[in-house]
Amino acid sequence: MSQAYNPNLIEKKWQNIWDEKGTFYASDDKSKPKYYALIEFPYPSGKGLHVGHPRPYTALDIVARKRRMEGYNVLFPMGWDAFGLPTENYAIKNKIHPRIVTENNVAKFKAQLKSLGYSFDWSREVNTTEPGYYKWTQWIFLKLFEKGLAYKQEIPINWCTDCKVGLANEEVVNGVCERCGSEVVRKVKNQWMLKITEYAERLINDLDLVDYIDRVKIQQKNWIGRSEGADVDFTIAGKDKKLRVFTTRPDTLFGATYMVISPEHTMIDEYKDEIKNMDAIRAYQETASKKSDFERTELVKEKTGVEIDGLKAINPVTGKEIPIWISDYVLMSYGTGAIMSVPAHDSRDWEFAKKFDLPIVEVVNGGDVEKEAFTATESGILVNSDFLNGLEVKEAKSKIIEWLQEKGLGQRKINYKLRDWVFSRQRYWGEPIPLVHCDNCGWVPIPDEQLPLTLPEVENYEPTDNGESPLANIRDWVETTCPSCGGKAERETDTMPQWAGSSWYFLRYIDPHNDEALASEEALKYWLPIDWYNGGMEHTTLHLLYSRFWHKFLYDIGVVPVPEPYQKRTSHGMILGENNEKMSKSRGNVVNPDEIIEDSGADTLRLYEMFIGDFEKSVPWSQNGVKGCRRFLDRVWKLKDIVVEGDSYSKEFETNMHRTIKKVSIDFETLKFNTAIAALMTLLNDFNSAQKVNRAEIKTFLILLNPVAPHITEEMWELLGFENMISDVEWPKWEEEKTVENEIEMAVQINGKVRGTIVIAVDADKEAAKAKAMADQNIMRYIEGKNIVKEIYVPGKIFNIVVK
RNA sequence: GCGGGAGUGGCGGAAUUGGCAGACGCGCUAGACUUAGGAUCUAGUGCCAUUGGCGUGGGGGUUCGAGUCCCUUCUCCCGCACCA
Repeated sequence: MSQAYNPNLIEKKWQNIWDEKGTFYASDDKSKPKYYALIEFPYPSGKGLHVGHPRPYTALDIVARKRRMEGYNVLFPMGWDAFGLPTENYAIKNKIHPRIVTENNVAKFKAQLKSLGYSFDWSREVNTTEPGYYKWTQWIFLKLFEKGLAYKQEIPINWCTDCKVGLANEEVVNGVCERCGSEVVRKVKNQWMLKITEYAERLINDLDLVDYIDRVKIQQKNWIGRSEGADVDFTIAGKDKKLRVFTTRPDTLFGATYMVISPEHTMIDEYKDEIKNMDAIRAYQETASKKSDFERTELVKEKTGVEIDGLKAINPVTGKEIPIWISDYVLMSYGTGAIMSVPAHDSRDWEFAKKFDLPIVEVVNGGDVEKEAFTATESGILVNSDFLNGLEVKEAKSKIIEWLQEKGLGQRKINYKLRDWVFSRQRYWGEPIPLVHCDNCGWVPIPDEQLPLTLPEVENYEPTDNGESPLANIRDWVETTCPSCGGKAERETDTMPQWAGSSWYFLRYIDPHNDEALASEEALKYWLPIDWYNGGMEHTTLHLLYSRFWHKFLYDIGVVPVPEPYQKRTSHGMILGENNEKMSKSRGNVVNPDEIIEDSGADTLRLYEMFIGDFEKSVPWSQNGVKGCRRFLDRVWKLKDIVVEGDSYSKEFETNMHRTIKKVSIDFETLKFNTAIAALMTLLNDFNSAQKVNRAEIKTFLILLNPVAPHITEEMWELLGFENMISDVEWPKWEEEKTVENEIEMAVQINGKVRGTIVIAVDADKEAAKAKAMADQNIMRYIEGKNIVKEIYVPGKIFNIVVK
């Protein structure tokens, strides 16, 4: 009897050996084919690693290990997305510098990741908060600025009236401040913006170049939200001024019976002297400022609004005067902040019209507009629309746009839901924005040789009372000279959002210690694009889109050689608590990976997280499931005791071996880790039933299991006296013809119900199958006295006899 | 509200993509070994019933055949731009 399986001992041993030998370092040997596998680098929170982290990490570790065995030069790096709000808040609360907090958290995370045995190339570790890294984040920002893609705009922030600080959306709970419970209002601030909308079209179109799972592509497309329509100008009665709207349904212009503008629309202040009910309007604006966009667009809630008394618009096609309302269901952030309302053909307008008793005029027939809005665009003919009458919606659209363009009243317009990226934060723990404001020269970038512009030391990380970033208080940092004219100037005190550093980190891994460039041209050329990027669905619309945007920009200015950063994108599901709820301290259902490793070993944890269920779906944790995986590894360990000689697969297991190699090889590529492991379990069960496994068989078995459970397989490899380390050997191949049995068991159905089975050659014809089936007593019983109406024989699959 | 996704035994899930539903694991039951078992091993395990019937959220449909396709409906989860 050999020694019992002791993961704690062997795991440390192999982790040290891999470290010392640099087993998993990406090589500089560029003659080999490369493979770049990437997972989203973590935010090193104070809570340490969560059991959710190892799920995607293990998955791509499996891919990376398999690729190395297949002869690729693999880059599988890791780093830290370490700027951010929680660290800053922790620092404020505990009076510790965020840099120190970050250092501690990173050390903890790193130790935890190492104990999981990942094959990361730790020599390429990056950290977004290190000046050597954010130098290049700032550099990219300056390039964006130089190309006119960064600009300043008035944008509302969440403002806590009591703490007097700007809050993240997450810190606003039910309209009040999470910390103090006081009222939160929207306060307008002048902020840096990035013109991601300029890339909207390409961000949609280039999805055709990449291999992302469908739901990621769909979600990105919908988030960008391209819609074709027209801008239409409505004259304000008795004024020169026009009120511009965007509509996707210009064809329904004859049905526009009133207009609605957003409560924040600038027109209100422009005409405040002529508006007779300013008090009511101010009150409405006040209420609206307390609501989020999300609350405002909820369809279920009762529509609210106030008619502007004293201003009317003129419908450009009917020439009629129509009222102008303000309502919070119209958002300043989409389109022009104003709409033409066609209650007959838009459900939100319809509800609003019903509530305030506004006229509903049908202009497309096909529904009953008294009962509900008729919104179909595929059917229906224009009515009550003068020169559009009798046309279909599509034709009417083109015709009205032509007409508008001729008369100078409007034009074709493509609009996006996507908004430009608010890039300013009034915070300390982020990259300083490397711009200087000079009264003479305006905004001036600091020269490249002054990068990185490092964060100055401050006493206090709280934002100032007027909502400025804490940097605003460091006068000797803020006050500087203008790089352009040499006059007095002030630094920008806003910092960048956390998204900045994570928008290009995958490029830095390629050449992490380069001082001359974010990475060398040669290295970028070799390693890009990333072959496989896995991350959470929750990053689909923000991080993934932001980083594609930055990458495309870098492509445009010739820094990177490919237009898309990620060739393939997949996504994992969340790991929930045993009670099927999101893991959180307050719910008391958090599982600490350290404890699992301590009790059962990293291999068990890795195996369990891959076996736990469908990789792409969320799944509850199960302590019993962990136990089952540990039992499997115990049985794998004991396999050593039944090894027999043999340098090729035995007859008994040959098909089995080839099939398992095929199944595992394919499943590892298609996110079906659970079924790959199930296949290995089945194979192990077969060895155990036979009470033997030969050296060739166990060798293959160990290699197949290695990417999932690298430590136990290295140890057994060594104990069994196979040459080299298992990490260095070649991935096994299967022979297709050896994966198929020549005889199979086939179900025979009578009227679609299984009534018996026959054993038959895979390629047998119908006659042979029928002869076998007719020899079966049970089948005969169901046929006797009936007429055979039809026989369906699908070779290798099914034989169905229809009787009457 | 808008956008995306998911519903299969007691539980996690499998099903060559229209061909024997429930692989594999957990749990449970019985037995063996044991002073003991929250260890290990062996056998059984979708539900109901006596041949047989019913079963993939509900209802309807297409088909020789539906978890898979179509229509309809219900429920749950994720994201919504300053959490990362």
